[in-house]
Order: sequence, then structure tokens, then C-alpha cells
Amino acid sequence: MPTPDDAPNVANPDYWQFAQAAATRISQEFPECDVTANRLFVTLFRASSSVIYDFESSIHRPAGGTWASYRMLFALWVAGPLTPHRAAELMGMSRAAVSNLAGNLESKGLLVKQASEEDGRSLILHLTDSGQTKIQEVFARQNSRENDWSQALTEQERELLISLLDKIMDHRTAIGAKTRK
Amino acid sequence: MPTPDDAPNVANPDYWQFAQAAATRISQEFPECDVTANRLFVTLFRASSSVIYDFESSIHRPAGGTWASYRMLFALWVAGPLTPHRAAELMGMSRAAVSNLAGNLESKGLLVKQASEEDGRSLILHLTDSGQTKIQEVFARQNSRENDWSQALTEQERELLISLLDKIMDHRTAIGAKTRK
DNA sequence: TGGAAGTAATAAAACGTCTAACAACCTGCC
DNA sequence: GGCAGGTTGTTAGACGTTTTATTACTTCCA
Repeated sequence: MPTPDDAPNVANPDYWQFAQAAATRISQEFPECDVTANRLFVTLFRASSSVIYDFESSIHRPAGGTWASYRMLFALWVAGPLTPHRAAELMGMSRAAVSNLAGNLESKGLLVKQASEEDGRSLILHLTDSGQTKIQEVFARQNSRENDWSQALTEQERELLISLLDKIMDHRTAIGAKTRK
Repeated sequence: MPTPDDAPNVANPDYWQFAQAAATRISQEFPECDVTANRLFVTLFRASSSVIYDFESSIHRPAGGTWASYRMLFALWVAGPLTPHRAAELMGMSRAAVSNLAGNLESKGLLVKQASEEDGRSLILHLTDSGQTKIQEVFARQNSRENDWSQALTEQERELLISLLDKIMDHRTAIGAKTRK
């Protein structure tokens, strides 16, 4: 007898039902575990990666870029020229990742590395004119897609979601969460 | 004159303040854009990657695994033996990624690939005893860390956050979001 | 019965990320 | 001045992911 369409079939869940199915399954096997916490973070990761996947595949890949390259150009656009070190801090990635990414964007002519005059070890990453144009074009499309997604929520719910996520992040230091660097 | 400690310095934000700084900056340059939507998704991605980074670096790498390997073992533990195709669906990754990941886990003796009897093209992925033991150990630590993070919110807020994320995901089809496969 | 079309897993190439180790450079202290 | 120890960007090696192509098998239909 088939499961009705509106009742998630826990025995055979689809991608999004998986978080709920996992909660059901682990609470049977591991009664003392924190089922809500598990479901919360499974849901957070899946929401985040689903949205990123949509952005990357519908906007950035067709424009010849990637999610990572968008993030780098966006950071430089918003914050102005940055050292690789500072860019890594702002984007939450390792200096090695920035070095790699900056190399790729440089080879596409979207940014240039300029030697620092103050510190012989350091560089400054600048958007080129082409990079500037590119990020403005791509951001317009990205933001329009962000708007599409955000229609799922009321204005009040959007603010609420942001504040809940902020609240989790404010808790980072209290639990000694590992961070890059 | 220095910025007081409790006032985010928008000109020189840290990682977490970046979302707010970006919102301020783009609304100057791009007045017609949807600032809240941008801040919402920047915040979502950063919260998600910060938490994953903590999980991976404090739990999974020290245990000799990765975030991806945890996800695969968890899926097999929760759902039982799966074809690679079905595993890809449940984990939201491509079949190629599953093939690669399963190869690595097989070489560590955590799972085995068994030929399907019904379909000569297909396989079935099974946890080994060693894989079963491993996921139970690692899940206990993962869930404990999930609990630490979730202390940032009240029980009511946790349910609220889950339901807001669910609401966004329910909106996927309405906006024709790209999904894997 | 055969052939066309579809599906399963894998391989290849490109990219992104991490950690660890490196060379170049800076700073501070003797 | 000169050396110790820290910082900066980079490289190497490992892993994960994506898209595209390939090979093997299945299904369907004439």
C-alpha cells in the first residue's frame, strides 16, 4: 500500500526528508542522543548547500565563474583592495586557498597582485576594471536570485532567521569552536 | 578616533561582521538591490560553514575521517545498505562524488561494495562491522558537539529555526531551483 | 530476435580546500 | 650589527566535487 503523497515516507525519504528520517532512526538506536540538535544542523547544512548549488549552477558557472570566485570578487568589491591575509580572514578560508584562488582570477584578468610598499612579504589584491565590471554584473543576478529564494519568508521571518543565525554564531567563543587561522 | 569595542567597525569588519558590512556597502553603491536577502544568504552560508569547520576540525579529522566520509557513513547507518545512486540522492551529491568517496571508504575497510543480483549495472554499499563501530563512535561525539552549539538557542528557537529553513526549502520548486541530478 | 534508447558506475580534467612545510621577510632584543 | 622567532605568501600532497565522457548492462519496441 503506497504512502499518501502528503505523508513523508520515513522508510524511503527523499533528500529533504532525510533529516527527519535520520532523527527517527537514531532516536530508536541511540535513545539518549539529542535528536533536535542533530536535525537542526542536518537541516542547516542541507539548506545552505541546496541554495549554494542553485546559485552556482544557475548563475556563476554559466557566467564562467564558480562560487568561490564570486566570493572573492565580492569581498574585494565590498571591502576594497586587500592583502591575501586579510582576504582569507574576511572570507573564512585559509591563506593557501586565497593564494590558489587569486592565481586563477589573476590569470583571467579579473584581479592583479601588487607588491606592498610597506612590507616586502605582502601583496595587495586589486580588482581590475574587468573584475569590477564582472562582479557588478554577476552580483545583480545573484541578488535577484537571493530575492527569489527569500520570497519563501515574510519580511519578519527573514529578520528572525538572520537573528537566530547570529545568535548561534555569537555562541562560538563560549563553546571554544575551532575557527580558521 | 577608535571605534568602541561593542560597535562593529564597518570599515574593518571581522569575519562575522562581514555580512553586515557588505549590506552597508552595497546599499550605497547599488541602491535598488535587496539588502536583506543578501544579508540573509551571506549569513546562512557563513553560519553553515563555520559550524561544519568546527565539526570537521575538532571531531572528524582527529578521528582520521572527513566531513564527507562522516556524511556517507551516517547515511548508510541511518538508511541501511544503499545503491550508489540512492546514496547520491540522499546525500545530495553527484554519483561521481559517491563513487569516489565509496572508493576511499572501501580502501579503509569501512564499507564494501556488493554486486546487485537484480541489476548487473548496480552495486549495493554496506557498512562493514568496522564501519558500523566507527560511525557509532563518531556520531556520539558529533551529536555531543551539535548539542554544544544548540545551547545558543532555546528549545523554542531551535524548532523555529528548523521550521524557517524548512519553509525556504519548500519554496525550491516554486522558483525552479536547480538541484543535483 | 535485434537494435535503439536509457541507466549504472566509473574515469578524466578542472577546480577548491585543507594541513604541513617552505623560503623570504620583518621585528625585537641582545 | 646580528640572530631568534614570528609572519607572509606559496607549494605539495591529499581529498572532495563538478561536468563531461565512457563502458557495461537493461529495457523497450518493432
